[in-house]
Amino acid sequence: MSIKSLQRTTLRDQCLNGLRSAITSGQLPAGHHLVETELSEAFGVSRGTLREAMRRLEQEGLLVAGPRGQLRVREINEGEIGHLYQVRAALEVLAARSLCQHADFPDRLETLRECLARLHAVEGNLGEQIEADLSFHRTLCELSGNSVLLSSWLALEGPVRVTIMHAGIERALNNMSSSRHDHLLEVLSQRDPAHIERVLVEHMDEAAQRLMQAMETQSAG
Amino acid sequence: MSIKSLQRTTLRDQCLNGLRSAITSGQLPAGHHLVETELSEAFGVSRGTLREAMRRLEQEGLLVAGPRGQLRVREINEGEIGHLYQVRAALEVLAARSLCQHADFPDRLETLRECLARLHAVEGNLGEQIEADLSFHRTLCELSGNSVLLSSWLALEGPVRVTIMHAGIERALNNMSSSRHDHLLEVLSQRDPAHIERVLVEHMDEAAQRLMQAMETQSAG
DNA sequence: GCATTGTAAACTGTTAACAAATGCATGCAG
DNA sequence: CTGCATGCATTTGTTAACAGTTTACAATGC
Repeated sequence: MSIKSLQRTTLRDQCLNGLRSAITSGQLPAGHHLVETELSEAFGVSRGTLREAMRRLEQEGLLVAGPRGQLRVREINEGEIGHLYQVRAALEVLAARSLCQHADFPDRLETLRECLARLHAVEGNLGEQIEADLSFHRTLCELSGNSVLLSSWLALEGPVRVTIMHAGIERALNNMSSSRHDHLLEVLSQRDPAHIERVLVEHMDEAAQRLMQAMETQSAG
Repeated sequence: MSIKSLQRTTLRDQCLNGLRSAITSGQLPAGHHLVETELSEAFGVSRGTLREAMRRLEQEGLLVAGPRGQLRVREINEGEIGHLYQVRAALEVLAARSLCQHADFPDRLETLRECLARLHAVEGNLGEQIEADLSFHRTLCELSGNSVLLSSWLALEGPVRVTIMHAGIERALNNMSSSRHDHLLEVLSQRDPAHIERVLVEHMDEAAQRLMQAMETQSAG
């Protein structure tokens, strides 16, 4: 019999995860004012516990503080989308570069191939496709072996998810086609840093462009 | 008579700043266990207020949580120093690239020149030199106009400061000579992205190497 | 009507107290 | 002396309550 080390989960962390998924799933729309008393009651915890969770989300960039400390769900404007994806590109290029330098490059590439397979498998399922896409890119950062790089990327994941929700899932999905990622992995497997950089930057630029266009047509309609 | 809108400062933010400077100044050594009751008493605030500040420092990467939620000042090992400076390099390269694309490039360069002048002015003063060095690089990110880039860089600033303190101020100062930054700015002024990238990456690699050596000799001695 | 002043409701900032868990020390039995 | 159990001290998790501020709205006076 296998004894799983059972994890003690604090209420604070449960609030954190609950709130995060509520925000990144669009359940709490951008700009929405989070009232502590409402939320603490909804989660069934005290305000103090909830506030600690909110402080973290604030720093994660999912919440922004108003004049009197009121926290609202962050709104992402077009300019920030561009910035966001430029930084993502820079980080993932570094990840890819680092990956190339590892002795067991082929093994690590194999892990990425599995992520890609999953992306293929869930094609069409809205929610799953987002997860698989982000998972692919997150795995790239993990495989780099650079822990600082990974945590920097993770700090971007929240805002990225908010952007996707804000721009509309259907539109965002265009960025997550498995074919685009097939290309990415193919280039990656050539282990040519300069080439990878070019393609990755292009990949991110395209993604940002589409998301920005989605938001334009949204506000226009 | 002029009435200035007076700024309200919360105890939480004061704790945050106080704790952060205590850590980054080395007053609280790496690995030190922070006891909530001690600190709250020292600051003269309640535990709840202090805890909110600590949650932010935790996410800033200045504190790490132990098994039972005990928070300790983060210890940075050699490997992480390398990772840290690789990510810094990637971000600052992006900043420099963005800078080059701005129409008012010369104006922004001038701001950087002022930062450099300050670095020259405080040469020899330990504490001031660290501030001036970080200020130079931070300004580079600000001038990029990319807010996401800036906040990613700021998330790295804490750990960088801890590293500097951990490696020893005197050793770290070798990285902050004004001459090295003279060179950086000179290359920057040529507005050649590829060249800048090469020099910036080299700049960061050297810095990381020295800090890592400093830690080696430290642990050996 | 319009401006000003009370007034109440809604929230956040902050605190103090209670509960649970962990680690340590004391003391006892073998 | 070893091993173990018990109780105590320490520390974090969590809660409820209090205090101060802002906002909206009604009341008052001109």
